[in-house]
Amino acid sequence: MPSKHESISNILIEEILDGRYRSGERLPSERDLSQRFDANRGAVREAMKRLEQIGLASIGPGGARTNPIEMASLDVVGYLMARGDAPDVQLIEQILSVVMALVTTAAESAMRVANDDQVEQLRALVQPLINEPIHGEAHSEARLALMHGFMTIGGSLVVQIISRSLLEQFRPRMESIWPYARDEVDAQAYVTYARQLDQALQKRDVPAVRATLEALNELTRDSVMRALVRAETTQAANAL
Amino acid sequence: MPSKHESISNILIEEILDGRYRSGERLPSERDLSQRFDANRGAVREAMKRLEQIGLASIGPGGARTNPIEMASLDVVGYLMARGDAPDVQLIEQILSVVMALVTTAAESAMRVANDDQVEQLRALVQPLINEPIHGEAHSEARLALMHGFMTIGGSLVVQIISRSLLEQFRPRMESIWPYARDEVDAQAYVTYARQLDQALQKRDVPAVRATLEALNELTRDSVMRALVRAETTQAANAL
DNA sequence: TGACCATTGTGGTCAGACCATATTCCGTCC
DNA sequence: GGACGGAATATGGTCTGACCACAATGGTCA
Repeated sequence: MPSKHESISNILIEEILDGRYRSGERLPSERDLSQRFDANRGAVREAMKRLEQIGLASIGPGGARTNPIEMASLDVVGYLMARGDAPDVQLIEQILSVVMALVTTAAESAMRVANDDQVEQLRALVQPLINEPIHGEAHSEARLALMHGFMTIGGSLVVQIISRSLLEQFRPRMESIWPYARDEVDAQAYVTYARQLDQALQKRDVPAVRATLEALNELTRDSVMRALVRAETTQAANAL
Repeated sequence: MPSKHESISNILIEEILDGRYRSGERLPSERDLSQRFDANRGAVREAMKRLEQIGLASIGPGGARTNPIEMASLDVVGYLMARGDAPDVQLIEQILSVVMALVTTAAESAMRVANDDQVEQLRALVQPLINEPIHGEAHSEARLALMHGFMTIGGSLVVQIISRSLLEQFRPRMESIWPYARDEVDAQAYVTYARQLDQALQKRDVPAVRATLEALNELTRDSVMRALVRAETTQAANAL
């Protein structure tokens, strides 16, 4: 059961994201809102504080005004994704692209700083992708673990934070998609690339690591996107 | 003049970032803090709310506990950078790397979706980097404008938000560095790459765009990092 | 020793109030 | 009629003091 100010802020966020207030327009006053939500002004105030922190509104003397969405914080993507019944395909593609780009840069810096032990750790993380039979969720876990490994050893706090934020908001929305992802992974190609990645790691061949990682990334992105589309069409069919 | 809850949250954030509370440790209660800061509990509460939204603390019934930094939100890097007198070199390098990677991906998608007019817009943004004499701040403005152009046309909201957040926290810390950056830019190489970028844009040659962008990015990063180090040593010398 | 329960502390919410300032509106003056 | 200035109003920021549900704590009892 969400607390009151949470409910309020969720509703307000939803309304702003729905475009019910034009950008720059003044939001209702805290007193009005407290009346509308049958809540104390303090609770409304905390909700507004959340809006401000997310970057959807600027609140100051004279009133609170909405901000254009580009000015918002990274946290909005969670709310953007939670809107509607189906995940927004474009948004998910954007998230995947960003995470993959970050993993690649993390991998490059990881190869620069890693000692032999750490390279072995990374290779160990690649193994499951080579050996185990591919089945949706476990395979995805292995991929995530590998990404996490690169980011940890890469040592960039900024990369870690961004990726974690994005994946945190991404994963729950993917739960409903797993069933459709099963048959969409090109298992053969995946194993091939994973082998190449393993060898590139062993040789500490940075360009090769980067290239194979990018290939793997495109493979996963394509499969996720295909699964998404397939889930959407199936659900649309079921709705009839 | 910052409002009271802002002052309070700033102090608490500073303390957490300084490591004065071990990760997972319970923070003082709102009542204790309100006494310590000679403030109302409501003000303290709003400050705590900020801590929670930044991701530095989890607050719930029974008390508030600190979170490990990796769990924090992207907004912490601003506070991390504001700590101490000199900007953290590693942190700035991480920020630059991320922004550059994102600009590259934005550029790739931009080339995929841009119409002829938009390509011309981008080329127009490259022009200042080719023609004008290079001098620190204006040159940097031109680079930022170009990055912004790629991101806008690229159309990825996620990329835009992350880059804007990072640059927002990055720019003010760089103000003090400009004097040292003047002589650190390899003007000749920069113009050469800019020309190549212009041609690659004209031909819509995606790999070439990406390659030249990466080259430009490395040039900028190196010059910024050199300027940083130089500023640091100079300040250290002045301190004696 | 381990399970159970009352006490205490905590965050969440509420009501009503005061202040400084931004906004708004209206009357005055040009 | 329109521009300007000042008063009335609305708003956010802060404060006081209180109540509730629940988690943490510590002691008691089997």
